[in-house]
Amino acid sequence: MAKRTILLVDGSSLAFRSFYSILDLERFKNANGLHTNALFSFNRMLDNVLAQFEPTHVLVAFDKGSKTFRTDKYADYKGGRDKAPGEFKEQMPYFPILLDAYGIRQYSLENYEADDIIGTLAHQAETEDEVIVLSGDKDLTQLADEHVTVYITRKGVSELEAYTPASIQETMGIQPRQIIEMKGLMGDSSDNYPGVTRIGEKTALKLIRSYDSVAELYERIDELKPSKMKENLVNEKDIALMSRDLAEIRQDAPVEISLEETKREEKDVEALVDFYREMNFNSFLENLTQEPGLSLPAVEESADLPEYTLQSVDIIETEMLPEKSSLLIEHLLENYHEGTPIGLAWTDPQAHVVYVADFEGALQQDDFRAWLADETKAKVTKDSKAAEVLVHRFGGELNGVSFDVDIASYLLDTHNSDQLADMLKDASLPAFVQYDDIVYGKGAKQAVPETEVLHEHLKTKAMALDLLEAPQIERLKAVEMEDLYRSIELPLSDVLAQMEMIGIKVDGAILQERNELLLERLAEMEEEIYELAGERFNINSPKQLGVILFEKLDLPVIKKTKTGYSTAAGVLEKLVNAHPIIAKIMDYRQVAKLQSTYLSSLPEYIQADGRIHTRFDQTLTQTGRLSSSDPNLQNIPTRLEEGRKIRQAFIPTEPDWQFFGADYSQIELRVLAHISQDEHMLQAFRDGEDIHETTARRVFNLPEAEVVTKDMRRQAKAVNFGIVYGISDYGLSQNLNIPRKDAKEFIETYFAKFPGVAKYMEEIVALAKEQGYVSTLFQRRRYLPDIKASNFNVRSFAERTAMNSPIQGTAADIIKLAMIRLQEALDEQDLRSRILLQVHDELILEGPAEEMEILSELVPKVMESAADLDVPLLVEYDQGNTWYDI
DNA sequence: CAGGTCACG
DNA sequence: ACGTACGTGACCTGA
Repeated sequence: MAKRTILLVDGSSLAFRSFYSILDLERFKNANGLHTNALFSFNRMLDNVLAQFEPTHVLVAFDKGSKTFRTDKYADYKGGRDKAPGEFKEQMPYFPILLDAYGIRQYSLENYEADDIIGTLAHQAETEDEVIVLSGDKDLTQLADEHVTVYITRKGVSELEAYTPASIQETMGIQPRQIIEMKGLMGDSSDNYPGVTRIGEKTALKLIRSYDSVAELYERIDELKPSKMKENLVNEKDIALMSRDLAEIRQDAPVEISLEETKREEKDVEALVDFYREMNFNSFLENLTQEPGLSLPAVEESADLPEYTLQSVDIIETEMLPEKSSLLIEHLLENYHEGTPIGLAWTDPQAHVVYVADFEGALQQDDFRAWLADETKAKVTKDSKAAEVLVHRFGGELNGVSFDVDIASYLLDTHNSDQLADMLKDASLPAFVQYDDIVYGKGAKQAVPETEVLHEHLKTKAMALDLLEAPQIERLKAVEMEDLYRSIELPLSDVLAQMEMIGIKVDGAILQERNELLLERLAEMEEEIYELAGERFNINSPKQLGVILFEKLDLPVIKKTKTGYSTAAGVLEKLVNAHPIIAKIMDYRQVAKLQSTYLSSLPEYIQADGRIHTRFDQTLTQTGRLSSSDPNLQNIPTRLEEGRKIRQAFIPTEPDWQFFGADYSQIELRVLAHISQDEHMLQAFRDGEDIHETTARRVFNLPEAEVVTKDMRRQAKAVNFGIVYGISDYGLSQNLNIPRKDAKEFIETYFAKFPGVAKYMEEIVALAKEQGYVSTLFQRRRYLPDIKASNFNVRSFAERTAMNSPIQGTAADIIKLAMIRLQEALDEQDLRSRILLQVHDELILEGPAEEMEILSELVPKVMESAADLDVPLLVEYDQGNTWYDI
C-alpha cells in the first residue's frame, strides 16, 4: 500500500476559530446579507493546509448537537458557554457545501464530539501512515504519538504549531497521553469541568510527573505529606476521576467510516465556482482560474434572459444609435482623468444587440459624438461621472444620462459593491456577468484579455445595464428613494463631473519652494531630536519612537495600541512637560505631515493644463457625504497657520478672477435642532444666538447677566460636537482632557438641559433597532446590521452611528441640493463663475472679479433655501485672490 | 497590506 | 467590564 498522509480536521473547533479570526462582519457578507467571515477564513486555512501537507486522505469531523456521552456523565460539561453568535451559526450549513466541493469527507456521530472521531480514526492508522491532526483546541495534543502529529492553530488560524511527543515532553515534561491525567487534576475552565480545588496546571504537572497517572496517584496517596492539597485530593477523588474521564478523547467511538473511505476526491470545480459566486469570494474564484488544468465554467445564461447578439463595429451607422440605450465605457484606470479606456459598448435594447467598438475610434466619428451629446437619446450608464469625463477628454460631450446603476446600487444599500454580477443578484436576476477582477486580473497582474474575451465581457456588462434599470427603479420606489435619486443624486453626478473636469489651478512653484524650505527645517529638527534622544532613530516610526520615549527616556506610558506604545498627538500633549524632546517631536510631526502629504505630493497631481483634477466619489461614504481623492482636496490644511499657507498655491484661472467661498454655519447642529425639535436649541437658532455660548449658559446654569467665559464656551463646543457624534463619556473626557466622571456628569447635565435632544438620541437608537436602518430628512438610508450585536463594542458603535448618520447625512443632502440649484442658476444667468470644490459644508467657486457681487447675493441665497428646516440655515461667505484668502 | 498617525469637515 | 467620540484619504513603517 502506498504511504498514506491522513489529515484529520476538527471542523467544529476550526470553524469557530475561523469566525473569530476575521471579525469584520461588515465586509464579509454576501449579496444576500449572509455573513461569510468564518467560511472565508476556513477556506483560506484549508488551502494552506492542503498545500503544506498534501494529504492523500482527509476527514473533517464535526460535533453533532450539544448532547454527548460526556454531558450524560456531567450535565454541566461545556456549560456556561456564551451561545455562538447568530452571525456564526448562519454560516454553519455552508461548511459541508464547501467541503463537498473540495472532495473532502465529513463525519459526525451521535453522542460524540469531533475529538472522539479524530481520536478513533487516528488510532486506526497503520504504522506506515502519517497522521496529521488539526484543531484549534489544545486538548487534542493528547493524541500525539510517533506517527500522529497534532497541529494547533495560532493567531486566529493563520499559523500552525506542531505538537509531537518530543515537543510535549520538552515543554511540559510529560507524555501526550498524560495530558488527560493532568486535566483530571486541574479541570478545564473552557469545557467547564472542575478538577481538584486549588490545583492548577503547575501543581498538576508536578504530580503527574511523579505519579504518572491519576489512578496511580490515588494508589500511592499515602506517600504525600499531609497538606491542604492532600486533603483536597482525598476529598475530591470522585471529581478527579470524573474529570480525567471527561478529558480523555475516545479512541473507540463507534465510527462507521473507515480511513480508506476518507481518500480525497477531485475538486468539483463547478460546485466550487457556484459556491464562491454565491459567497462573493472573488479572490478564491480568481485563484481557481489560475490552477493548471482548470478552466472556469462559463456563467450560465438563464433561459428567460433575452438573447443578445454581439456586433463589433468600426464605422458606426446612425441606425446603430437608438433612442434609448445602455452605454458602457470600459476602463482600467485608477484615475480616469488620465489614460485611455479599453473599450466601448452600447446596446439596442429593442433589437437585442450589443455594439462593441474602439473608444477612441468611435469618438472620432461625428454621428457617434452627436448621439452622445444628444440629450434626447437616453443612456443607462455605470458610473456616469467617469463616462462623462472620459468622453469629454476625448473631444466629446455626454448628455442624456437617464440612469446610473452605480448610484442606484449605492442608494439601495451603501455597502453594495459596484460589480454588476452583485447588482444582478440583488435584483434577483441571474448573475451572468463575470467579475472584473477575474476577467482583467488585479494588481500587477492586471491586463487586457484577448479581443474575443474582452468583447464578450463588454457584451454581458452592457446587457446587464439594460436589465438592471427597471428592477432598480422598482426597488428605489419601494424604499422611497426614487425622489432622492432623481432630484439629487443623478443630477449631482453631472455637477461633480463639471467640477472635476474644470479642476483648480495650482501654482506648483510656490509649493516646491516651500517644500525645499521645509525639507531643510526637517533635517535640522531631526538633529535636535537625535541630540535629545542621545541616538539616531527613525522619528517616523512609532515603534522606534516608542522605544526611545518609554524605555530609554522612561517617560510614563499614557496609552497603548494593539502593537505597542501609542505616540499619538494626544499622548504627546500630556507628556510635553515631562521632557524637552516631546515638543520637538510634535513640531517635527506637524512639519513632516505638511511636507510629505501636501508640499511634496500636490505638485505631482498638477496636470498639463496647470490644474489639479480631484475625483469626488459619490458612491462611497456610509452617510451620503462625498469623498475626494487623488488628491484629496477636502483635507487641505486650514486650522494651523503654517499649513493654511498651502492654500496660497491655489489660485483662480485668470489674473482678474477671484475665489468665492461660502460655508454653512453650524449646519449639523441646526439639522439636529430640526430633527430633535428640542425647544431650547430651536429657540437659540431662531434668535440668532451663538449656539456654543447658549449651550454653555444652560449647562453651567449662568444667569443672563453673567458672561460666558472662553473656557466655558470651549467646553460647551466640545459637548456639542460630542452630541452630534453620538456622545460617550470617555470620548468627551479624552477630548476635553478631563476625568471621565466629570465628562459623564457634563453629558447628564446637557441632556437635562436639552431634553428634546436626549429624547431624539433614545428614539433614533430604538428606531434603528426596530427597522434595521436610519434615514435622513431626504430618505437616504444607512443600514445598521450591528445594531443588535451581542458584542458591546460593536453594538455601541452602531448606536453612535444611528445617532450621527441622520445628522451628517441630512447635512450632506442639503449641500448636494444646493450644488444642483447653484449650477442651474449659474447656467441660467450665463455667469462665467463656476463651482470648483465641495468640502462637506462649504463650496468654493471661482469667477471674474465683476461677478463677485452677484455671487455674494446668489450663493448664500441658494444655499440657505436648499432646505426648509424649522430653524434658519445661515451661510457665511468671502472672496479673495487665493484659497488662503477666503 | 495592516496599523498608526494626522490632515479636513 | 467592556474601550469609543462621527465621516473621510494619504503617508510612513515594518511585517
